[in-house]
Amino acid sequence: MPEGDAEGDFGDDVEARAEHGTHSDAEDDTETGAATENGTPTGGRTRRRGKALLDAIYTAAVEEAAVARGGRLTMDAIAKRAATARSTLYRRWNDPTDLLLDALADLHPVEQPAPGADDLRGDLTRSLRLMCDWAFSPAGRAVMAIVANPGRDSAAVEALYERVFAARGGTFTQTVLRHYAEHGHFDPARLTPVVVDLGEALVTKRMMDTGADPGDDYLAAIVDQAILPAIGLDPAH
Amino acid sequence: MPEGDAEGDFGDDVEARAEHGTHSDAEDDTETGAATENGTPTGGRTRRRGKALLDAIYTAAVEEAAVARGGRLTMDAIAKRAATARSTLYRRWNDPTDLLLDALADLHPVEQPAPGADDLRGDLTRSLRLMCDWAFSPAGRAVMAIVANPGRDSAAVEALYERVFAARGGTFTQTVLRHYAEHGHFDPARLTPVVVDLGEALVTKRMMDTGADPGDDYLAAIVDQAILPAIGLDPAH
DNA sequence: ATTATTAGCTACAGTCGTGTATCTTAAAGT
DNA sequence: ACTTTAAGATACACGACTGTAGCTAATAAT
Repeated sequence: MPEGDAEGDFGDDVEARAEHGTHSDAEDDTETGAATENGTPTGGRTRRRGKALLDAIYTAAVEEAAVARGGRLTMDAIAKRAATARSTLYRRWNDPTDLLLDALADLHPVEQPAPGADDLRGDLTRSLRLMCDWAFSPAGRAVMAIVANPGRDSAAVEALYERVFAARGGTFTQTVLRHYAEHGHFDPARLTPVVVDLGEALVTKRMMDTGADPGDDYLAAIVDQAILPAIGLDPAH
Repeated sequence: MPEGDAEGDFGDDVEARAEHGTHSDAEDDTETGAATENGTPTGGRTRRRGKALLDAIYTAAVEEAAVARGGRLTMDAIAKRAATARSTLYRRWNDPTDLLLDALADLHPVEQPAPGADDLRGDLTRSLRLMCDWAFSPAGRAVMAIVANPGRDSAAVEALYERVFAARGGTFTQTVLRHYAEHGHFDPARLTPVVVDLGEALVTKRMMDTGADPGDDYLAAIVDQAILPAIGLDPAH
């Protein structure tokens, strides 16, 4: 399973930024007139309503889920990170997972690949790059925390797929593959569930093994060594 | 990402068994002379030493890690599941992760594929079946809980790879692929890190998406649609 | 039988997080 | 300006878990 050295871990960068954010608590804002969690100057005031409050809560939930040690998401931690009261959270959500699902649904849509006309290899590589960038975003990390946990709550996972992924129309690479198959570049019968999942599967596994972005060379290797052969366009032939 | 309905979740079966195990606490054993956690009759006694105690603790740690909701592993839960005192755990380990790593190292080795002479496709499929079976074992689940968590402890992951995986020599499919390449079935230059990781990556992702064993048909599809094309033996050609 | 070791039990003080209740008052609407 | 709404602050009781300490006696060795 392990190849190469771990260059860093999923959570290190976000953790550093998150610590900074957590540091500005309500009292500090009141005294110094500093900006709130989401960067909107509030003239020393701490109360927010409507979208500003929701944004702060959603951002906090996703960031907390992305970095929580032991994969544990708590109302208390979200509230602290959002610089808001727990009672405010409990007025709307029963538990942190409900909140996180709302947050993830709100943070959609994710940027989708925009395939061109005549660069299958390039478009595939770019779509994998998009996937990597998303996967290392707080939202991507939060999703991973939900999906990958063996003790996961199956209802939460189902809700995640219905509310967050259903709007997406499949994998990042699927959009590209379907486009080029429809334009006659290869036999559409090749687009099986296995083939559609290839790119993302390899990227996901690589990230789990190394804890780091796979890098553009590895993405290109995925395209050349796995995806293209699987659709009958093996560069080595 | 989602394909098909979730047939079950990672943790449901083990949880049912685990609940039963947890149910026989120390007092019950003392009163009824029932077997202890690991099935060894102790004539109504609760104290164990040496291997019997370690086995109980290791089994409990791995099972607990495999099912913990919210991904949280605690000394208290392990102690309860092992029907032993926390002080016993703290005498040897500082924290539950140290204990879990010792447990996983002890539970090795995992059964390895035994490739034959002339059935590449069958041997690949069987190796993926082995991987699935391991992945759904408590040890496999516990490993997943460590590796897949975005907020993971990088030191723990490194220790896991060094102490548990280093002894394994690569992926389940790698053993088979290397064997057949050495016997001239295909060009060994095809055995890149991407290709070696293909089978396990697809299985891992499938399990994450569905929460269930992928099934033999899907394993066969992985071999036919992804692995064989990647090594230049595309059945569709 | 005696001795050494340590498992298991219990207690303690402390932290973290939960879920709820209540109050003040900032923010928004009229 | 006045009214309504609900955000934020605070308190409470409780459970889970932590890490430690001390004691009894079961287990293993001699």
